[in-house]
Amino acid sequence: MSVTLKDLAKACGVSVGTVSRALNEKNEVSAKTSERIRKLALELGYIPNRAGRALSAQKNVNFIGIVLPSINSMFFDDIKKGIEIAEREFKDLGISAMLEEVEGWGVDEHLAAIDRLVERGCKAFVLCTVDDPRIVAKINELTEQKKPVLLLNNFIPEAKHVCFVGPDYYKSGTIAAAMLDKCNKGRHLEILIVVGYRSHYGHRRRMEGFIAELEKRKADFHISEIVEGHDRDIDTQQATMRAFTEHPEINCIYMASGSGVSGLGAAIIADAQHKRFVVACDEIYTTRELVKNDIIDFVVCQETQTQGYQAIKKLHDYLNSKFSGSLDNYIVNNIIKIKNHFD
Amino acid sequence: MSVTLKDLAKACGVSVGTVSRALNEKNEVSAKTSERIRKLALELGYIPNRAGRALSAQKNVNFIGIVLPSINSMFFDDIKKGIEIAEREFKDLGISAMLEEVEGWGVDEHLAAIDRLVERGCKAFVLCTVDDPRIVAKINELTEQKKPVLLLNNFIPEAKHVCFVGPDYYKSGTIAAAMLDKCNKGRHLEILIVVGYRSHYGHRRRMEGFIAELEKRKADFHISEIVEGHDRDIDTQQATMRAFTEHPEINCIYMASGSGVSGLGAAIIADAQHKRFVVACDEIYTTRELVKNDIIDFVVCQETQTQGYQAIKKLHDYLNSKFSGSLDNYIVNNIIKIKNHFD
DNA sequence: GTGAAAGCGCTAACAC
DNA sequence: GTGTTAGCGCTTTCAC
Repeated sequence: MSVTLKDLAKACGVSVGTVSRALNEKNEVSAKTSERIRKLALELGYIPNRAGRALSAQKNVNFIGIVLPSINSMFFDDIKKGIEIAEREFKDLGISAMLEEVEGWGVDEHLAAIDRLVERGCKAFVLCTVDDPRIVAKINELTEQKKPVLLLNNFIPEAKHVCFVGPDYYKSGTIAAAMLDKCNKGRHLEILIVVGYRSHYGHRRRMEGFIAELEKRKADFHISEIVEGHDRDIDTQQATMRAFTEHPEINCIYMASGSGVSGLGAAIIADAQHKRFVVACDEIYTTRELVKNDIIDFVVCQETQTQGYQAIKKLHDYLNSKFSGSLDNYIVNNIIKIKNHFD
Repeated sequence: MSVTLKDLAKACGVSVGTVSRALNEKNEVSAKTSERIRKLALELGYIPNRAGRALSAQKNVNFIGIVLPSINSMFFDDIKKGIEIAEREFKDLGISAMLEEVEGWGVDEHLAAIDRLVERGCKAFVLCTVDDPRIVAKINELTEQKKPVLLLNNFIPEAKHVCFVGPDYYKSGTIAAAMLDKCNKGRHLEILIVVGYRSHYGHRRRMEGFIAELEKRKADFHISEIVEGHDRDIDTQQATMRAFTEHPEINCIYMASGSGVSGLGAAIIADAQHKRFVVACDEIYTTRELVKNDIIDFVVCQETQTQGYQAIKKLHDYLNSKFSGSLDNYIVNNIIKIKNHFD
């Protein structure tokens, strides 16, 4: 079979213990031997055996700490489901997850949640958090301490992370635009864009992609207005209704935020005499219902369950690979869903 | 931690060996003790530890035999990729795959391939094969011998299998129709349907779903013709070109087969003065190129890589779970892809 | 800084 | 039919 620690030890003329220590970067091994061992390991194509490792180290469970702003937000339901599946699956390979749920995107709450996870002994982190200097500093501090950080769903450019798992927001926008254009050929598009916050990275990127694609396609369009719904149903409904009264000519809507969609639906239903073409993002229960009832024409989804699953899996891979620098990002697909998908 | 074999043994007042044998259905254990052990295992919630098992049994690798009609068919490229990924991933958990590739759907070839895998000692099977009485008999025979059979991509109702991994063809058809309708509102649709074989289960189901959905939507449509391309480029091109001459009024095309798409593309390019709306199935290199070049409007795909991966993973799960009856089927999504997905 | 050895959960070979 | 035990690959004490 494959080359084992014992093979390596024999080849190097040292004991298995030393090889193990060298490969695990315990710095109890002389730099010289360590170097030699690592080189030989590479040459012989040594790949650690997960089963052996898991079995041996199973009293030293690897705790993965997770922070999600998931309180009162249905968007995270499927992400959590994916995490649970992965946790069950990797349990007997020495992985265990600790979830800290917070409400909203407050920096202090997020920092506190991370600290709690650190205190509880987590060795690796999955963070769905906000792009803020203090958060970035905290993440970089974890990375310094050899505690790998995986960014989930929300990318933070300056934070030193080992991997990003999430969507391509810009592409999501272009796909929404392309579909809108395809379904409304030859028609003038008077568009209302609804976002949570203009400043939100994902929402902004979606808008950019959306508009860029419409221009690229030379669509006959005009953006009537861009309104903010603050990811809340009531705000979204009010803003949308106001836009409808001020711009009755609006004949299509791009909802670039997954949250607040219930409010959008309410506004559309309230103004049912105008038939409008509606494109939304992200699949949550409400969105599904609105699609089923022909309020929303289609949704551009982002494989949320896969994101949760892959986050844990990637860290499991990372923790089990020696010579580990960083991992490939996992960018989920932009999945177009229509009514038929939900039958 | 979790309850182990040793715990169970203690609780039952027998040795670990006996417990292991009882749970593994080696019938060297008295029916009574076996019964008692199994009951207690269930009560205590015993879950076998994959790591321990893999490590112990690693000279007894579980060989999974795979039959794919993949010779000269690009459709299976991604399925094979998924299989390879899974194989790498589950290697150190005691799984190994043996692939028998055949050309086409000949019953004799398929039977021979299965037999070769049996001879080479495979303990479980992934079959992408054809619905034929002799094949069904062979599959049922394997199942009798406690060799689990997983059906991949092509469902065979009467064959006793432990799990099906593949698409929902009917739904694929309804989605194609819905998209066609959505993008051509108010227009009369004069439709050409292209299949590989009318008799092919998947192609037939797609057609049925396609037509049913158009009717349900009260679309203004007419099926000009249904042609067979025998999953080959040349046949497909010739049949399509003939249909174009005989029915110049055709303004949209539903390609219900993934193979032969290159011939379809050639026919469309050759008759470029007619602008037609084209919906295709399955993502292979050629299809991607045709979408990129605006020859095909969109494709309804079926997550082929996932199918390959999940087939192996499901059997790994099965082989590692005691008390194993059968598994849940894994039905992949029908993924709508447009040009933007391939940028 | 390094070697020797115990032990993680499980299976299979060998006793009895 | 059942108990005992070696050993799978690895990490981690405990010696030295």
